[in-house]
Amino acid sequence: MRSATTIHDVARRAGVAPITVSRVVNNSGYVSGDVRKRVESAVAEFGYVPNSLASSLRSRRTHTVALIVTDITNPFFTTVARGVEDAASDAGLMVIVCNSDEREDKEQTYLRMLLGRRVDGILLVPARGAKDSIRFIKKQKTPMVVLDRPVPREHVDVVRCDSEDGAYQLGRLLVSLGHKITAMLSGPRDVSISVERAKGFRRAFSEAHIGASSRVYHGEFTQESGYEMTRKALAAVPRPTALFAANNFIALGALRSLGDAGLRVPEDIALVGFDDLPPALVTFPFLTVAAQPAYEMGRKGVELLLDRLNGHPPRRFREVVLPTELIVRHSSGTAISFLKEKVNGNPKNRSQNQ
Amino acid sequence: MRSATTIHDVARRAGVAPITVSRVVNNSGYVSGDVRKRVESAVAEFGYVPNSLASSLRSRRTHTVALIVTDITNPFFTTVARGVEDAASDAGLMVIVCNSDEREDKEQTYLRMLLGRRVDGILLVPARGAKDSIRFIKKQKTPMVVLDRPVPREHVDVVRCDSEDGAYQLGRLLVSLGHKITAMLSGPRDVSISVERAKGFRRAFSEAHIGASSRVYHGEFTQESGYEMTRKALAAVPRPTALFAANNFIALGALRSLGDAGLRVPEDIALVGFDDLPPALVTFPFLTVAAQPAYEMGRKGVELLLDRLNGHPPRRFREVVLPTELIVRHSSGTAISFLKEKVNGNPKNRSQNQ
DNA sequence: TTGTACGCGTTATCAC
DNA sequence: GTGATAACGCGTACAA
Repeated sequence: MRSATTIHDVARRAGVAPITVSRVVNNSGYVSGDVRKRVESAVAEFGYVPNSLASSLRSRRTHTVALIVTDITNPFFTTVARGVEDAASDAGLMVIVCNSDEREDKEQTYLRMLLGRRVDGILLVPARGAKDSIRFIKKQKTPMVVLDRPVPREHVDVVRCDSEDGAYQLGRLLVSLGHKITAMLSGPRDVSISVERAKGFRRAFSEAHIGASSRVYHGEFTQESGYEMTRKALAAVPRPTALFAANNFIALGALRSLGDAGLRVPEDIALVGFDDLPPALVTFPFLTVAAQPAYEMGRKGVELLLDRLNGHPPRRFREVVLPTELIVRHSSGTAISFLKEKVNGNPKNRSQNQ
Repeated sequence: MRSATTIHDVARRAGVAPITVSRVVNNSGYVSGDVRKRVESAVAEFGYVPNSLASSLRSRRTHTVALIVTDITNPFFTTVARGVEDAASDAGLMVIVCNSDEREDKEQTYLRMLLGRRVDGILLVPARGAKDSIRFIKKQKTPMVVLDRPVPREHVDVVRCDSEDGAYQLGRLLVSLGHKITAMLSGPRDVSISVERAKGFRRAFSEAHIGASSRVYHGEFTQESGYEMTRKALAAVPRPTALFAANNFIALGALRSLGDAGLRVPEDIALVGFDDLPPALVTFPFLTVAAQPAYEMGRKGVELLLDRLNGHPPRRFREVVLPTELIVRHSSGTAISFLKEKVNGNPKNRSQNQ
């Protein structure tokens, strides 16, 4: 089969020892100009590409980190991945992205693969319960950072958003617009952010001391699930006057469901959600959302990871909580122009977040 | 630093030789039930994860293929990636996805990394001119398949769509709707599909023997570029009555640009494009497009690659050309209901492709 | 400035 | 059925 040229081939051709080739290729140690030239031309001639398997085996460094997300088709995670990619690239690291599909078994399978490949570190968005996976990784002593979702009672670095507060802000917005009957279209029960967001949303209403009712529907973080949950929510009596979608895909499903039900947004019913959609994908920005700094989350995650990779392990585990940004658009309904100024601050900020 | 348990640790604990552990773990060779049990419990006790670097170094197989695309944020390539992922997964292969950003230098950098890691095969969507990269890969004797874009005069397997025909069909549609002045918003000049699509589009008009004019604008395959090209196209005299966007992002940019210019689609100007958007991202399917079977392209690419990986190298290089599907929606304008039946066939097909 | 010896963790090969 | 030995390709430690 394939038998690529090795450092020995190059060494023989250049009339030197393998280690000298290594020094030239890696710019380590002293090599005279003459020898360097001979080696370089031999490298070029053979198209020699060093075998990083061997190198990693020896050096115990793969210069690779892994990112496991729960839905790679979701622009939110795509953006996280870009943040990870950019930060890792700056540090000379390659990134392997895996998609767990919100399933623990797939997550475990990928973890086995990645740990087998001896990746230098792992960034994990845990599917469902996270404990088994976290313990598994820690048992291999591989540095890790959990992204996006809080993991109570586990000793691990975490970078996440303030879901509770983001949901609270959306709730307050709806309160201020006079809504009393609302419904939340949430993700799986056993995913922490589903719970956090429900909590924050409810707090806004309970604080307001208005006899409001908010029903919570649990499903998946998908458009299909959003569609179905919306159908159920609309069947409730009394019908909610506003919906809160726990993520962007649920919101899109809700939007379509409402359209199919002949309801106009926001005239007939208001809709707010979590996670903004990237400008490239949206023709007419319309949804009022609590936007998470996805790109920053990715970057920050790598930052924490690097501290451990480079032998600066902080003694304590850290939890970085990033703020969400409330972006008020049309889907939340009346009094928009007033609220825009009040809640969102400088109008210039808005244009970046269509 | 980290020092994971090795096959020797497990072997010692189980009172056997390392090779026996290997046999148990990999289900290769005969191992008695008794020994197997002892080994398995030792594996569990240590949480032993075999080092695939060492394994690959010895066996010359990484069970990994690489996919390099030009824009991972584009749903088209996300879908291709899923096709690749699924097919590879079926064959017990892992996939590493890299994003060249349509830049040759990034493509080369990733290629070095991947070849260094001795991936078993490479699926490449070539950025710009593809020749250097293809030769580089072939020099390492790594099996490869080119996706999405034809590469003339290179000896390599290719899986792509019939861009020329897809563009031709869109052109014919516009001809049949009476358009004579059109503009094409295309990608970079040096990307083959840009040229192919322009050719097919023009052919539709030249065949019709109507004194039609179609101007071609070259830019990037991005929403921003689509926006700008549309501005330029609208400034032309006489103004085009229909636009053809060479991919989905260009179409979205055009849509926004037209909106900003106060033009309604399709009442004031028609718009057709290449590549459909996934249902999950689109609330109201609206664009008339030539849809490419992205998922199939990914799967088929892996299929060709596997033939070479598994030692069934076909003697000739193959080129698989997949058909595009014309999906007529509102953005192309009048006479839709008639055309839907005629061009798109069974209405049931449409609902899958919102 | 260059080279030798050895080890990283695993498996191919051959022996028992 | 199981084991000993060597080799995969490279880099560290030390020597010259």
